[in-house]
Amino acid sequence: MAFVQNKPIGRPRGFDADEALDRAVLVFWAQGYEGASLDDLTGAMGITRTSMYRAFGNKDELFRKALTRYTEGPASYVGGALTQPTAREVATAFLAGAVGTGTEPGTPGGCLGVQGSLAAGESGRGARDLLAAWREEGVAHLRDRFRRAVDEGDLPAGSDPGLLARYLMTVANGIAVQAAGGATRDDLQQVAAMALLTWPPAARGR
Amino acid sequence: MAFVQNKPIGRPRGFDADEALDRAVLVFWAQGYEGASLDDLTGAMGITRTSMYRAFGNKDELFRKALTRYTEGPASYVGGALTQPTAREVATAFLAGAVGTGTEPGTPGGCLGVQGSLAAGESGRGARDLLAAWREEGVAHLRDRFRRAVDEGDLPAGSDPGLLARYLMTVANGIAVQAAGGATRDDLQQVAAMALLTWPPAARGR
DNA sequence: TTAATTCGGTACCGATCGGTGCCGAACCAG
DNA sequence: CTGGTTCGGCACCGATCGGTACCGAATTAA
Repeated sequence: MAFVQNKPIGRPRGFDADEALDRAVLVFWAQGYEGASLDDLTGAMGITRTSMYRAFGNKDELFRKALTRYTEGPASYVGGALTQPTAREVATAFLAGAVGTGTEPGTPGGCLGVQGSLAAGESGRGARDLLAAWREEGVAHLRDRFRRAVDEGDLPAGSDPGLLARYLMTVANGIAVQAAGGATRDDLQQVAAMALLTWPPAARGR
Repeated sequence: MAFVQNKPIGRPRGFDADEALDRAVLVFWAQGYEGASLDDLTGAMGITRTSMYRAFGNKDELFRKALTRYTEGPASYVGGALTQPTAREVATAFLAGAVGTGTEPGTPGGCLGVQGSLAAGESGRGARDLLAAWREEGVAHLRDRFRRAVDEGDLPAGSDPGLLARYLMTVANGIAVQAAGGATRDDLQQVAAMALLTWPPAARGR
């Protein structure tokens, strides 16, 4: 959009871009990148193809923006978990969030970052790689947080922050697959609790 | 195919159907149901569209047969794990198999049963539901095996076979997602080992 | 040989894919 | 008002989708 003195010129947009993006998130979440056609997307967003292209660029960019919106919305539990005071609470909140968002009524089961695109043909490679990087970024954030926990004595000195991070992400991804397949929230909460039984005790009795 | 006195009549097939199916498995595994086009499939199988339709029916049936072949081939570790003498060995073999097959060089990373179709548009619903059922079947087999383990005193009397089964499948699915994203075999072996730390001790000191 | 059957290749089907050209409508600055 | 800009709707693009009609080639039974 072009601006003159911080004010947009030309005909104003006839729809709320954020609201439309939220609808797109749900479609990508439920049907994956390749499985979501432009007709599916624009139909759910309530706008025409032309409006979508003007506002979001193309399907790839729409997916990127949808993933960002998903990260700030349904997947905000990740950022929330990272701010917990202890490593154990980080881990507990992370898995609880994965179960909660993955089995939230009214939204697709599972996680957009997993089922959005795991395997894809030529046209979906970009989305697939984007999501793989997204998951790795999550692992990196957890790992950094657990490094700090080791430094603070919140985790035993011998702990492997990278392993703990990948372990949690692996369980969370498995929870997403299970949720996409229809596993119940109760079942997955029990699974999450079981996965946390191995969590190392606090080093300094915290 | 029509037969007369146990012998096929008409022109004989010019390719090995099992070999072609193996190639199709690799394509579905790497690209998913919707991401694998008929040109991709027949190109890899080395046959024409017509031959594929004649030998396998259509894309859906080809996928079904590919899944069966995958179950008997790369995923045969599941059946192998179920025959282990103790519940702990079942669990260990199951996760080791998930890591091994998911990170086997020369084959796509991850698991066909997971990435073949987690989320899909209209045309991929059949494949998605088929795979969800396939995974649930795996859970059921594990659960039955662990029920027996409880009966045999191989697991503590208070154990929940259903929870143990879903826990293992969840971790295995997470391993598949991680492998599809490029996680290394070493990393995932450590994750699998960590997941097994929670495994209940044998009830009668086995 | 003749009849019956299946195989495999070509060429095609209608439908859908992601993406775009065009043009009137709606807004701004002057 | 005029000129400039963006928006949104329609119609359309070439490419690809899964699937098939047709026909000669290859085989068996008789």
